Amino acid sequence: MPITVLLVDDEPLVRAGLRAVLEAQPDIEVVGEAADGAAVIPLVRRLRPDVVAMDVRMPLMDGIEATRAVLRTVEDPPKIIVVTTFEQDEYVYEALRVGADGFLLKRARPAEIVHAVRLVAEGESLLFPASVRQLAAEYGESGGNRAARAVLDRAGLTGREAEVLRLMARGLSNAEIAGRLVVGVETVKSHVSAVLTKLGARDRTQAVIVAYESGFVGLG
Amino acid sequence: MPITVLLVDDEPLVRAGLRAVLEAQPDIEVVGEAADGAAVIPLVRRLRPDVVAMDVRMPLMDGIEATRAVLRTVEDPPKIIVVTTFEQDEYVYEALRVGADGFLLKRARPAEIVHAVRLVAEGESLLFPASVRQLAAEYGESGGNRAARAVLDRAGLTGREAEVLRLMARGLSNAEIAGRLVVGVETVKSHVSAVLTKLGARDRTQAVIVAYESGFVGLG
DNA sequence: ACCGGCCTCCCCCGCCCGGGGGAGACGGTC
DNA sequence: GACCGTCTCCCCCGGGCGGGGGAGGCCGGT
Repeated sequence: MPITVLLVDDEPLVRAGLRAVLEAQPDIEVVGEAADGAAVIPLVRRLRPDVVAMDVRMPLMDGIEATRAVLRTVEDPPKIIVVTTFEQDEYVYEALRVGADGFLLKRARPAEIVHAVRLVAEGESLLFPASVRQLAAEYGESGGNRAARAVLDRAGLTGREAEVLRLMARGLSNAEIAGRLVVGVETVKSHVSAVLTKLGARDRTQAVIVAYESGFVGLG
Repeated sequence: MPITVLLVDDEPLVRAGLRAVLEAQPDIEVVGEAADGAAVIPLVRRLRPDVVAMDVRMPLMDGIEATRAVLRTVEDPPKIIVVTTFEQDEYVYEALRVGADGFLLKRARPAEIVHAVRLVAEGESLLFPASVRQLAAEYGESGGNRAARAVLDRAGLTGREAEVLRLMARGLSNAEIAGRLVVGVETVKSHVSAVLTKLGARDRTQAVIVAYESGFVGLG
């Protein structure tokens, strides 16, 4: 039984491209298309796709709102991949925050697109593909701090949360972080929870992975 | 009250160098020296240092054996930093495996040495400093696989354990890894435990950090 | 003066994680 | 055949982790 996909994008050309790429795969089937987020919910209810490839920027209801709406109102919701053109992806972390399972660049190679669909269909999240790293690289590999700050800005981490994330990425436990920052463990737990939510991570391990992949912490 | 340090190295020159560097710090005090691992245990019992800086290569009893002996026979044992010249550090992971709290290159800059002593004295482990990365880099940055394999060989991970570590470094839970490898969760837990022990990591987060820092998993 | 963001701490609770042990099956080695 | 390493699964158990809420204080902006 193939992986069923619903395409949501206001540009017919993009939909056609995605369809061509995905339908070339024997195990993937495009079961529907929508031109705006507002049309997504009834379609999801009717078609019950495994995966929704959702554009972020659409006229009536954007991908963020649509993602949130689907996840809130549909039970046993599909996996949602947010598709972005990357130049205007202030929405990337927004999307992860509202519960998207991954994101994808429109300029991605076909093999990557197929790969992404299969991965999220398997239930694995795609939180940190090339996109985030490119985001970091965009700000110049020399300005590591600037890049990290850029990533941070998107995630909306506060100063304290960023500090906690750095210590998490050094392998410290909540108690150790509390000791280091001279605050209570409960406080650290609050910050950690905030970090996990904002990064779209399920646990501290995933958060640390995001920290590395985004260049927030480096290999220096 | 200052951090007390015991130096263990067969070369008087190295001991003198370490002493000079450490004693220059107001909060660090060198309380003793030994020329061989065999002399360490009584000294530790008598002096009760906070930190032992232990050379790996020594005539009668090497640093690995001495580390193991101290940690097994002394109660409330000191933190142990293994000092290596790096060319012959097949012992690095050996050391971490028997319970050392960190390692240090003899060629490290004074500030780094001081930093390392303070860190382990604070109870933080220094599992993945420059050493491991240099180890990886030594094998050529082009041959990423070769480098990863080299690190792995030192850690002594089996094929299955390496596989599990890779999945851990992608943020998967034990249950998800079990599903992926089509084995029981109990099996995965066994492998994870083995990985943690061999890498000297306390939890999966630290293991993933080691994986990144060693180049075992990359930022590609 | 009010509001909102941030930091701080608190409660309860379920669960995954990791340690400690043990054990059987297989394959290769000596 | 005996041995060892690997992979597989099992038990018990404590503790850290993370979710869900709530709440108070501080500061800066309106």
